[in-house]
Amino acid sequence: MNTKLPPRTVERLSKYRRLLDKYKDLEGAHIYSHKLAGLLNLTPEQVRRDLMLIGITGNHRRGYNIKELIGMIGNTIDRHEGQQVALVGIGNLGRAVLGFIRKAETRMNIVAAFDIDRSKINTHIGNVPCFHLHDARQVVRDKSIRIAILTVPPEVAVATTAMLLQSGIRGILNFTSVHLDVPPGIYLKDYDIITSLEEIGFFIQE
Amino acid sequence: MNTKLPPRTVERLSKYRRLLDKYKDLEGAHIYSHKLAGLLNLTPEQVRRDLMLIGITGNHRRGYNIKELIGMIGNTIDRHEGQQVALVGIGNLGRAVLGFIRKAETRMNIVAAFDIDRSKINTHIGNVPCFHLHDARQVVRDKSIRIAILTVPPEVAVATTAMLLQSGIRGILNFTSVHLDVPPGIYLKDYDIITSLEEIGFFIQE
DNA sequence: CATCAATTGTTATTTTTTTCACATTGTCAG
DNA sequence: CTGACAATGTGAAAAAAATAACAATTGATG
Ligand SMILES: NC(=O)c1ccc[n+]([C@@H]2O[C@H](COP(=O)([O-])OP(=O)(O)OC[C@H]3O[C@@H](n4cnc5c(N)ncnc54)[C@H](O)[C@@H]3O)[C@@H](O)[C@H]2O)c1
Ligand SMILES: NC(=O)c1ccc[n+]([C@@H]2O[C@H](COP(=O)([O-])OP(=O)(O)OC[C@H]3O[C@@H](n4cnc5c(N)ncnc54)[C@H](O)[C@@H]3O)[C@@H](O)[C@H]2O)c1
Repeated sequence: MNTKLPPRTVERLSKYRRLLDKYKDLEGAHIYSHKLAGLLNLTPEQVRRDLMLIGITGNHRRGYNIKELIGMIGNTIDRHEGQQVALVGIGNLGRAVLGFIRKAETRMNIVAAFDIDRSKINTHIGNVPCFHLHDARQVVRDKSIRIAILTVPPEVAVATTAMLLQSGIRGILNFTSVHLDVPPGIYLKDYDIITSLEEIGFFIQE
Repeated sequence: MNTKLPPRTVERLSKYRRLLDKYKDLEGAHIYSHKLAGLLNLTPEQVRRDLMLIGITGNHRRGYNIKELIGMIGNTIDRHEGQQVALVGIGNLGRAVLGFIRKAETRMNIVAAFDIDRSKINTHIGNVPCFHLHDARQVVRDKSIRIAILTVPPEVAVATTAMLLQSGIRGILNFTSVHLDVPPGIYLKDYDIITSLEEIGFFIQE
């Protein structure tokens, strides 16, 4: 639908869907904005506005149809099906993330892993094949990968990112606490534990 | 100093400091707002405003004194020294995070780990002692722990959080993709990989 | 010692996001 | 069939954050 949504709205839509997925089998079930809001500590107005933005229209008496809601959020976030994701750097963190995502119910499919450690190349982690980073261009094209999760050592984060961007990656989830400079059009999201802890530390000062 | 800073500003301050720490030995060195901005893909105005908010005043010709900058950010974010942090749930992710933070240079000190797996209790992970979650109240008090990193299985996330809050924890970094409902005064930060990937996925649609 | 170029400090403006307020509407009880 | 209730849908207002604009300051230079 409309591709101009606020990032916060997109995040919340993702959470709505994940929460509602649990109820997806209840045919014809509805939910009120205030109920949904309560479950995620939001305001009903915010929920209604988010849903309005993606063109969902509820029933004035029964609320929003859960099935329709899940469907419409899917149309918006995932366009059709999910997207292909690569995991880059299969160390302690990389394996933990991989295990987590494989268990999670999501349209994000991890279809390849990259590393440079020869002992890992051509093996499978879970059921995900592991390739040498040098083959990224080829693999990324073949498997239509558009997103990378970056869990390589900090020293190589910048170089690895350059390589990934050359390969056609469009979005990066960066776990490496290293600042990455990406060109416009590339969507970067940073998970910086140190900064997050310091932020928490600041706001819990009395 | 002033405790009413925007969250985004606090995050950026943390990043400024981490970046500048590399230059801390250059006695008398200065840096311009546009230089600092360039290094982190921000605007110079934003940098200047952030620094203004914590009462840093630069030199109109030489820019900001790096040492003073690091010091003032420390005064603001860490008050005096750092803070004590506990890691809760020493699984794959927990160990990866622990290893990472121990290597990182930060005032956030991981001083305890909690789990319920008997084989882990009373051992040390790195040099961090591991306790049973039941002893959280005691340990949290004794070690003045105020922040917890939550890496337990999703099924127990809510119960574990309740336990931690009872023990006196004031801030939580939540890795469990489970929505936590915390009372006012508790600072919660969520790392939700699924939502982040879906957000990235949305914004790289052409 | 006056000029000039560059940078800061801060006010004003714009943009983004959230909250408020309330008219509108679908459904159900009577 | 007909209110009346309890929702939704959305314009308007407010709050938060980012950006722009520019006067004030500095110190190097001729
Ligand atoms: N920001 C966070 O929240 C957070 C938390 C934990 C770890 N980390 C970071 O995540 C990264 C990984 O941490 P880890 O504990 O898994 O480290 P690790 O050393 O266990 O794993 C790193 C992996 O990357 C591989 N690798 C090395 N160079 C590579 C390259 N050029 N291309 C592809 N793969 C390469 C290694 O072979 C290894 O498998 C580090 O940068 C660490 O700082 C970040
Ligand atoms: N959101 C993310 O980005 C992300 C990424 C990876 C994993 N995860 C989540 O992190 C959590 C941990 O993942 P993992 O791969 O390390 O799992 P894991 O099973 O390897 O580790 C879980 C650990 O928690 C311990 N534990 C179990 N119950 C506990 C309790 N009540 N109190 C304290 N400790 C307890 C277990 O003994 C184990 O050591 C999971 O919730 C997972 O979904 C989140």
